[in-house]
Amino acid sequence: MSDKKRFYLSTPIYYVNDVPHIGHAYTTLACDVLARYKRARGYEVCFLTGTDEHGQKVEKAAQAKGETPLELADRVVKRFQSLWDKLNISNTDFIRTSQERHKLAVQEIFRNIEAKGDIYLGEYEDWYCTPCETFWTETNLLDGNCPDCGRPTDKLKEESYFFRMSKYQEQLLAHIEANPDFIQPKSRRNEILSFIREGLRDLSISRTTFSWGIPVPGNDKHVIYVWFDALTNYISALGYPNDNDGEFSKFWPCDVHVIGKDILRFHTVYWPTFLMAAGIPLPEKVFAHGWWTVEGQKMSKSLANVVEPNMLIDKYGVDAIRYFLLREVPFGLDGDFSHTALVHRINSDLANDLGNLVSRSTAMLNKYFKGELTSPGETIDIDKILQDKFTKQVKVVDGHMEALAFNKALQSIWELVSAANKYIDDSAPWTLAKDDAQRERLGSVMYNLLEAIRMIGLLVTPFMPETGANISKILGVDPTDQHLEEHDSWGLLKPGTIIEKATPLFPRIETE
RNA sequence: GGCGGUGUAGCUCAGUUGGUUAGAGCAUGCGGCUCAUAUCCGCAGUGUCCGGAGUUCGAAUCUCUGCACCGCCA
Repeated sequence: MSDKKRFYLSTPIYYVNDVPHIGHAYTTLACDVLARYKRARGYEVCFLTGTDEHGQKVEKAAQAKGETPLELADRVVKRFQSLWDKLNISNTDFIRTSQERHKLAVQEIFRNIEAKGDIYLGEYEDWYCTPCETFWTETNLLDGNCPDCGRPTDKLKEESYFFRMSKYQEQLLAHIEANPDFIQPKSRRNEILSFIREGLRDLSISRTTFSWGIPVPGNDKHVIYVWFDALTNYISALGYPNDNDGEFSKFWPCDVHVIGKDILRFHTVYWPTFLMAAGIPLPEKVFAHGWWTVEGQKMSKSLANVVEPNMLIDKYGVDAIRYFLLREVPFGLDGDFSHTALVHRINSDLANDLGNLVSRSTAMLNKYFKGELTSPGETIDIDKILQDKFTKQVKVVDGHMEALAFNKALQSIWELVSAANKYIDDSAPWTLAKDDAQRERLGSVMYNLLEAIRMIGLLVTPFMPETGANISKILGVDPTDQHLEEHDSWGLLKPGTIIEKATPLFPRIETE
């Protein structure tokens, strides 16, 4: 073990029965920003995303289209991957549950737990809808009928393997109580605590009604149940049960599983108890974010209001979308996606505040110094205040990033944008420019201003990689080297640098 | 039905262990600058802090109760 800092974070694996929408993009984007931030802070990052491909729904959907489940999955996987490219997602691996490495891991963990006596063969009894080939619990039925198709259901028994989840109730409870940050946000933690206190039952972890899945070791009649299969991706991607390349011992336990609030229970009850049974350490943290409504309405296929991320990116630009999604809503709460809110954010925050700051600053440098940065002279009070503000704010942003409070981090960065704009007003370069005796002072002001922009660019890079690179290019700084550790102190721009007048970073969106 | 949460400016929210004139951003109004993508900066508001009762010298903050909304479970 070297002492290099490491960070492992994951998105859920997305089910290939659905095509990518704003919700998928949101989760993945949040992870990407965190991953980029951690890298900028000197961490070696493992950033995992992927797809969940097994199960009855996929099997049936494929059948309906006259293709194999794997062919269907291949098709949908491409759509996810091309969206991630387009969104500038920097994942370091992409796991598919249909891959051999995953199958090995799932069967191994199954065998492992079974050998310890925590998996047993029993009978699963529930209400079965024959046309849908789906089991329903009594409480899910609508007047005794299938909630999907409305047809009558029958009580059926099926042989099934069970995981002795009940055995781990107290251990899990103790873990959550001893680790207040294990489940975030807090409101979700409370929900899970009360869920566990009501009592955990053993969990059915195999099915015999379909075959598109991973067979139970030693009993091919059974396919391993979707969540037992899917959750294991977080370690199968690291090579579990092997550690030949050292990935598993290097990155496990995971620092954070970022998920949507709909799959909280699977990640904070099922997954930890599986791991306990297998004798594997638990992840450090599970963070459940909220959902997006669209123009005030719940997203649904029937309303046809599902937001298509590719279209948004084409229309507004990738960085604008990245900015909006993480700035508009506190991570963990629900939010609303509306066209007017998006345009408002783009125009006021990106075009007016940040974009215009860069425009006016580079324009002045060109007007007064033909674009050449001069050495700063004497530092006066307002310079010092500006510098202190920036130096302190870097730490504030860091705190927010640690807490996954992306909106607060951006808010804090924008306080710097405001401070820089205010600095221009306070120092009034256009007045200084009229007096030859103030030439040196004018040069200092310009230097401080451009330096402020450099720092802003640095902080903004994990959120908006293209914009960060643009700002670097404008300032003549190496855009590929954005390490915060080496660059987050004041005064690193080189005097003598020629900086051209920048074209607008973000064009205003004119509304009628 | 059980458990938990929320209700503060037009909107979105912050309000630490109860303590002076209740805050921020956006929106609104007014003023200033002119370097800039008609951008930027400053100032100003407005609040029965959901209703009611109680504890206290003092409550948005604690207790009880009513109403409304939300989440999880059944």
